[in-house]
Amino acid sequence: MASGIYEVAEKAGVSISTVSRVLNGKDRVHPETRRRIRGVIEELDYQQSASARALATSKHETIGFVIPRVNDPFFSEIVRGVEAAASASGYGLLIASQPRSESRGYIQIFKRRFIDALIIAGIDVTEREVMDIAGRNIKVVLIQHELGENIPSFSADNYSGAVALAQHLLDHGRKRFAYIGGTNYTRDSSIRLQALRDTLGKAGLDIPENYIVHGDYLRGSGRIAMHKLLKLHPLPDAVLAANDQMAVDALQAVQEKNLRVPEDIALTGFDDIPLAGYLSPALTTVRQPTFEMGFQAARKVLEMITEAQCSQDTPDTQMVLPTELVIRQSCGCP
Amino acid sequence: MASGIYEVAEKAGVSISTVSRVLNGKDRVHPETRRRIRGVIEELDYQQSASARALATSKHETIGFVIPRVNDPFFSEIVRGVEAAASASGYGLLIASQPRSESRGYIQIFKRRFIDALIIAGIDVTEREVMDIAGRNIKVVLIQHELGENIPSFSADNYSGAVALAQHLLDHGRKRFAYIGGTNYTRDSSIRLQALRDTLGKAGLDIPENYIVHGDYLRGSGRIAMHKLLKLHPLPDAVLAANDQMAVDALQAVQEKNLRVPEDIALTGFDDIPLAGYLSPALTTVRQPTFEMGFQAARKVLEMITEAQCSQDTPDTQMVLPTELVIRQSCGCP
DNA sequence: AAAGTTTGTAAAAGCGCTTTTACAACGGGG
DNA sequence: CCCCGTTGTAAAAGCGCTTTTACAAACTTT
Repeated sequence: MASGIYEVAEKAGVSISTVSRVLNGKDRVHPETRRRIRGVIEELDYQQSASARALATSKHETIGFVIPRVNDPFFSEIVRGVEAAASASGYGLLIASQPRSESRGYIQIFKRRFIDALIIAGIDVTEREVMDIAGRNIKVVLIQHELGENIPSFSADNYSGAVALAQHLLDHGRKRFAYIGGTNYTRDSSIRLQALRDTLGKAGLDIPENYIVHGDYLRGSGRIAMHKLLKLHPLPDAVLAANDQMAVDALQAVQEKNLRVPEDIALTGFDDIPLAGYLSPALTTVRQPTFEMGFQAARKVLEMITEAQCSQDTPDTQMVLPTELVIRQSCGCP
Repeated sequence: MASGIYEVAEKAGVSISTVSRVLNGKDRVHPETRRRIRGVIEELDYQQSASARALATSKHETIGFVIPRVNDPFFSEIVRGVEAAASASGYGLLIASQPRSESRGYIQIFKRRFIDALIIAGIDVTEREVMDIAGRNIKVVLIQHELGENIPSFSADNYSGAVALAQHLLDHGRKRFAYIGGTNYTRDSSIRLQALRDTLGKAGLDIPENYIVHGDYLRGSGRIAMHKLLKLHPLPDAVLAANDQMAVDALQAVQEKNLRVPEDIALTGFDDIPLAGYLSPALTTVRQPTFEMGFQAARKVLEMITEAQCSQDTPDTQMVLPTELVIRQSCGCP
């Protein structure tokens, strides 16, 4: 059986190159011929083969995207941003959601490129890995992770966000701070901790080592972490969690012990996931521009793809998007 | 420049067909030759071109997936299931997240198949549309929607879930029921409403038309809907929302009016999204096997893909997975 | 009216693989 | 020692497109 485009060509009584020209909106086709071919395409409900096209043009109109967890509200909002930008440009989105530990395998697979670009979010890749992919003419941008200047990245201003949070808690007169970190030494988590320390330092305060505990950002881990903190004497009067999910669990842990938030312990999160606003007390947190990061990152790769075609180098971007302190009740505000 | 496989062949001093044979794990290759080629592949860090391979084999090892919203906790959990099954088989996942109204365009695009199969979740497609895609040798399965027998589908048992919910509320002695539906006449929403009506009917009760209002499943719409209900006399004493998100908003609306849940009004949701358990009062709802639906649907398409290769027809599946009543406090239980 | 330009189309050469076919080299049974 | 079945490899024909090249036909110019 003749392949799709041949059928069309035959039925329209032209050669396949003419069909190809109308398919790709090129000129040098007689309007009448064009109309006829369009008709046949319609009639046969002909659809181009994406792979044949990709092979011939080496453009895939697809961008790859790696994240630790699709179903995490923080990341799924980033996905939404990426998807919005991608689909607005007619690009498809090939998603791999893999725990950090396994995501390397996926990155490996992506090298076999079905994709024109790869967005990596929330994964601590190394510069070598990125270069390896980029060397294959796949554009790479990072979200929530930064590497050398030659690799575009989009992150939230974690430091300032954490400073604002710490300062706000300080303004409430809190003195004994504790911190529930993310997976041992994730970049973000350490930045936030550093911000906290710096801010406390300026106020002449300190955060003792045993007031720093670690969860894994996931559901459930905040509870365990908080239980550890609740065994301390004196109890902390302000607990900052590295993300909202852990804060939420921590809140439950506190309430289980019949302590009150914010009266006994002020508690804050990070991210501003939808859940944060629905709790009682509602969670004071730092809003991250998740959708925005995804959207802008996707715009960026799209731009890189098209600019590459004009063989101009884009000035590289290391974008840090602003975060915003979201004051609710868990900090002690009315 | 010679293409990838040529380079490898040349460097190993064999022909490309031999390289291809080792790449595809075929026999008829001398162990020694195989080892040598493997070495060269390693050395050159050669990666096959996915599109060339797809063109030659017409297998893409990619499954398409259409959902209304990636960032919705209900759907993102389905995504997780699909992704888990897909990546376990080395398949990629091409996701399109589009509001119902626009998803048709995406389905259209998927016909140009970069994909071997398409999973459609939470979208009321017609049989014609599905057949149109399936006719292109793209396997299709549906999640949370049912069509003819020849189209496999995976849904949750909405009817039983809603019955259990209604019955439970009846057991609490509630009499004046109200319902907050999803987008006007979504399949799911109507099934749940029907279940509610049937159950009330058996108890000799009824649900008046003006006690049925509609939201759109999205954040915010439950509040508006609940405000409408709160203007009724007499007030309903049990409100069932068609999903948790609307229930959550409804809860806020009730509390804003200084009414109490569950004392004044019992309130229930549907889905059991993570948020449901964190509210106060925690939301009584119906757990849907979201991950499971996604996982099984993906397994099914994968199976269809491989069975098609042996050209055997799979007996088609219309799977209805069980739902589970999750009793918390918003219904009136302690 | 001759020469040059533009316009519409066809033919053919890839894109980077897989797969089929062909065939040489090698062993083993009679 | 000849015939035949194996086994290892190469050559070649696609897969369904895009794109370049070539060229005839139809218009311009002077």
